[in-house]
Amino acid sequence: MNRKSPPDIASSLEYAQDQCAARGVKFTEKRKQVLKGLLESKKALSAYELTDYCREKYSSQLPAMSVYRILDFLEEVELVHRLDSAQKYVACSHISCNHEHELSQFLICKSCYLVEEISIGKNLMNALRQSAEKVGFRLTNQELEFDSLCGNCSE
Amino acid sequence: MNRKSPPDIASSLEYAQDQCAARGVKFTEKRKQVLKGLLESKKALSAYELTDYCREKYSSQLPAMSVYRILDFLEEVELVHRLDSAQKYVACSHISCNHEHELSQFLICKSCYLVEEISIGKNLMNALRQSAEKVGFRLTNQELEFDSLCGNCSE
DNA sequence: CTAAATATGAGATGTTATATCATAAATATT
DNA sequence: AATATTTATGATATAACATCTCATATTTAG
Repeated sequence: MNRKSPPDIASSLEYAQDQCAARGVKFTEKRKQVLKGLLESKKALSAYELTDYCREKYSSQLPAMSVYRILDFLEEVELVHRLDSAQKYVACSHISCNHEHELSQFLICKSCYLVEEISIGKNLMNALRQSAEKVGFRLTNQELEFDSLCGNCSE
Repeated sequence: MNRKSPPDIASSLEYAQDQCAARGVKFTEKRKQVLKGLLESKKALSAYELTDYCREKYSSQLPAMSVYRILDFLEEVELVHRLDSAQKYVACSHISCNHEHELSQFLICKSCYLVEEISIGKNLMNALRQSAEKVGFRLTNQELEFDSLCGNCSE
């Protein structure tokens, strides 16, 4: 049996709605569709996979350019993360559980693109920052991405 | 004055030559050109930037397809790293100093693509691995990449 | 109600990467 | 040495990811 309560998409979308309202930006129908696509897929998707999703799910015919713009927007308001190493996008996990945003790192299954958002903690992060500073570099992004295999794909 | 001794490209290429010989694979002229391009640039380059380099430097006219194949080859024999997050390639730093290969992490300057190869050490790496295992993921690649700014680009 | 700002559409183009089939060069076999 | 096999490279097409630019629609403000 599945012990994990399934993330409630409807309430995630409500949360997104509220977030946007709080910031004074619009959570339009298109933006909602894109975010919903990511929430439903439960894994990272590329922009073009999202246009496919919208074409199939709605008869939306959302062009790639719009999806990119909308993804930029959703990233801006911290509802979506772009995974640079995979060139894909995921819904922010904190949408589903409604808790405060904290700096997170991403475990990306290289086989199925399931993504787990974790927090490695301040001490580890500081140690990494110091390793960088030792050679004169400054870390600019604490949203680290780790190539991984999820439990299923590991067998 | 520049205190760092400049990496000796000629000896790096010799080292590469030897590595290939030891593995019984060929270090052809084209492969040498590509590696030399990376060594000379001192920063991460895309495959297409490397074709440009070869066209200008030699009148080589190396097609992109060949550059990709050669980069795959050079990665295979551990002379080059692909940086997934930047979609660029760098010469392995151990070529220049001739020491043994150890697992390394990459500090990538997001402004100028200068790359510093460091080792964060086993303890840190283990801590990261454990963070992943806590949620059922297994790290598959310890060559982590960190978005950074180098000393110069930080001002 | 109009003007300004914001959001989306449409098409071209740029960048990174791979698939496929042909050709050239090196190595092995007889 | 002549031929077969393997390895390396060339050439072309196409796919996947991303941005630029200009046009149009929709919303918000004055």
